Amino acid sequence: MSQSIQQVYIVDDDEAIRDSMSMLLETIDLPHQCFSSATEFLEIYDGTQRGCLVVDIRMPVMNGLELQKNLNEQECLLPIIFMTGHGDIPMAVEAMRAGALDFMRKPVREQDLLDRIQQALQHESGEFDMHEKMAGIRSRIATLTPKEHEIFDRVAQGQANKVIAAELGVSERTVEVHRAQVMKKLDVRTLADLVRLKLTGEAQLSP
Amino acid sequence: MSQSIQQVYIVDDDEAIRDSMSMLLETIDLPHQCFSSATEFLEIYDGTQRGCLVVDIRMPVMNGLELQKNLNEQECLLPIIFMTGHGDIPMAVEAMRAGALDFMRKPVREQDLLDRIQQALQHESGEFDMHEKMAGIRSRIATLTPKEHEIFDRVAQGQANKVIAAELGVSERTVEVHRAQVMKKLDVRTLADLVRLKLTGEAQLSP
DNA sequence: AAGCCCTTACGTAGTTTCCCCAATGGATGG
DNA sequence: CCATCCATTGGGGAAACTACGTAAGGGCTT
Repeated sequence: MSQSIQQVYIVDDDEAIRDSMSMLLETIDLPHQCFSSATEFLEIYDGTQRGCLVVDIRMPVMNGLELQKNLNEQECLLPIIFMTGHGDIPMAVEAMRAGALDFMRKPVREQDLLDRIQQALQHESGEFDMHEKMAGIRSRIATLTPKEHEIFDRVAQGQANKVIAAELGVSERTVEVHRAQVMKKLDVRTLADLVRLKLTGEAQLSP
Repeated sequence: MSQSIQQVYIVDDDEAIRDSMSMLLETIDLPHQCFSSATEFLEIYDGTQRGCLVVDIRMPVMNGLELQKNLNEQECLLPIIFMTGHGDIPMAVEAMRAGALDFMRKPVREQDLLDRIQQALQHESGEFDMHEKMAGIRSRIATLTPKEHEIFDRVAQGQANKVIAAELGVSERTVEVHRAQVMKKLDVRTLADLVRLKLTGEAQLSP
């Protein structure tokens, strides 16, 4: 599933920073891409990107926090590492509350940054896999017809076929047919799998 | 289950701060308790406390971050709001990474602090309920005998009784007996409930 | 010896799964 | 407009799985 490759997306209006960052990442052969503004990154961002962001806080037009907010609204999963020359505590707190992975002051020790980036990539990998899994489950659930979905919910809650049939005012046979169809569409063989699948599909990624 | 009452635990070595905080909380009739050091709080802390902490970062002997670390190791659920006169960004970042709810600079606007405290109490309430629920489930699971636990796992994974019997080298009847005992001990009637209970018991509180 | 755990059997009843079949109604496409 | 697909509904019956009551033997610890 992980067709796309993890990259480090550097967003900083200071060309010198971008260049030095770029060189640093090349020393360890880490794919990366530079952007001179938040908007420039947002233009290419479409939700398919993998990896992490290294973002300067203070930038013209749209600053780092605004970029973060924008991405969060898009349910972006890319971890963000902030870099700042002049950030203050409220800014750092806001960034962290909004899910930033770190908030580092320039100048940054190169090894510290690389460590954080590796950590971010690893974290994103896990989140991405989980997100893929959940998206797959949800898309399979989406193929259920309304009746199938209704029966899916009730079966997963543990209702017996006869109960479902009585409450929906149909024959047990009908419930059986739908139930079997649900199992087939969701590609599960046991009720236990069905319940697990439902719970996984309803789960939330940690905020 | 919520026998104990939520309180605000104030930890600050500055008596003036403690007093003013205490007065502030009295204006809205919020139960609270003051401590002049981290160790003083740790002495009374036994895991039964409910509410939240308002902690000064800079304190002699044990500072706020060390207190947080200590409490985290005890799997303490109390949200922590840090107060600081002289904190720096790395400190704020570390505190937030370690799960702090906020990191506020003194002097703090009273209303801001009260808002955060209310938010913290609400958050703790939810976490506590979830923790209680999970603890209840785990204690019930703990009453299972080894064989029952084994069969519990397999049943929750969707294995049929005959499969379990074959793999364990016992008769189906034996599995049935254990299975019924498991359902009784865990107080569930359907397989769906059993699976849900197992997943809930295995869940982690969001770090 | 008492108590708990693990084990098993017989029989009955209820539930689910899967095979065959078929009819209705709505949507889609030629 | 008709043909076709598909969702929905339903029947019968066989096979498998599960539930439960009753009863009972062996092993283990206290």
